[in-house]
Amino acid sequence: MPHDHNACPDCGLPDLAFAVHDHAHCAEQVLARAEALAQDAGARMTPVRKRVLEILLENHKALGAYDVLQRLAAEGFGNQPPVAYRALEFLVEHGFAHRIRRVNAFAACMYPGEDHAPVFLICKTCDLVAEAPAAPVRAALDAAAQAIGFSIERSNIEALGQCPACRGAA
Amino acid sequence: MPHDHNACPDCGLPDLAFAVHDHAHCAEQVLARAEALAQDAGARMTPVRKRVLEILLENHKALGAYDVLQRLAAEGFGNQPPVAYRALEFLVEHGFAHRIRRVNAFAACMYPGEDHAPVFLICKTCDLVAEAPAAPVRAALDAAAQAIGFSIERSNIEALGQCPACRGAA
DNA sequence: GCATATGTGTTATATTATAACTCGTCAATA
DNA sequence: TATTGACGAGTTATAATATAACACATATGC
Repeated sequence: MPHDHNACPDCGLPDLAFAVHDHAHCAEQVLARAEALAQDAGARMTPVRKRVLEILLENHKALGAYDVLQRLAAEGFGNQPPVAYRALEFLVEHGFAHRIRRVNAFAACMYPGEDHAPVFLICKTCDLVAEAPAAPVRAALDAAAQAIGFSIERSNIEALGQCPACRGAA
Repeated sequence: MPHDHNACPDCGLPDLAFAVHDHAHCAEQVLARAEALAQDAGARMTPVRKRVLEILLENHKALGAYDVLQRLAAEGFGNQPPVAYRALEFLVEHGFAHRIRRVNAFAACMYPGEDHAPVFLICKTCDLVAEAPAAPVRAALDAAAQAIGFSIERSNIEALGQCPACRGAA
């Protein structure tokens, strides 16, 4: 039985992105899982790719491709857009990162390998992004599609608003 | 009581975008409704704005800002990006059009004035976009957000796939 | 009629994303 | 071991999407 998607896989914290937690620890766990999964899949987690995932994992924010690129360039990797885009594309294809279309940005997947299709809650104040449990939402979406005979291949469900902390501060 | 969101407001056809229907008629109705609503709201449906809505209403596809711009320019309106973007922004703000982020494009709203937050089903084969009934999906999304204390301000729910007709053809 | 707000058009530029080619590395193989 | 072929990374160049800022006209409210 898969564990609760709304909790940290390791420490069990709820609403991972927005809750205070030992982030270094959480990032480390996710990175390790991603590397193991890549290995299993015969995909090569090269230095750039790993570094990009690490960058995304540094916090729970969504970063634009050019933000990532800037970091890479500063660290001696290539400094042209394709370098960042290709690594990000690899991560997304393998489920190690998500593309958040609302903000033209990318965020590390917190539950790699769990074959989920999450909804994203994006705090407009602090920019943090949470992957919320999506099963009921997906079910409703599938039902709506099925009702008119539409077959869904990929979908994105994204919400902009305020996280608990920022709402409290306001 | 509001009528069924999944049916043409006028002719009652289900799954408007994908169903065969008298589109000229459907477009005309929607345009008329939008103009009346703009009037009520004290918003000015100027020639460019009206024309852009007409262009979007010519079919049920999502059009990029530059596609719209090209049409406008050919008809003697301005030919610089802001002309299109501003008209589109106006239409979106007033609920006469929707922005479909997945494809960086805009589509006419088929149910203006009904205060809905629809789900978009985008056929990757024929490019048609349907606004599906969203209430259950929104409810599930709200529940997911509420569970972690996140307050949603705006959200987008978009799915890419195949419409009944294109699936039948394949 | 006058002042103001709003809308249109313009120039210029920012931001996001991809095409196409080159080179190096590594692994499988002859 | 030398060869080849796949893949990845780097580059140049350009495409596609979007906005800032200003000039001018026109509509609206007084």
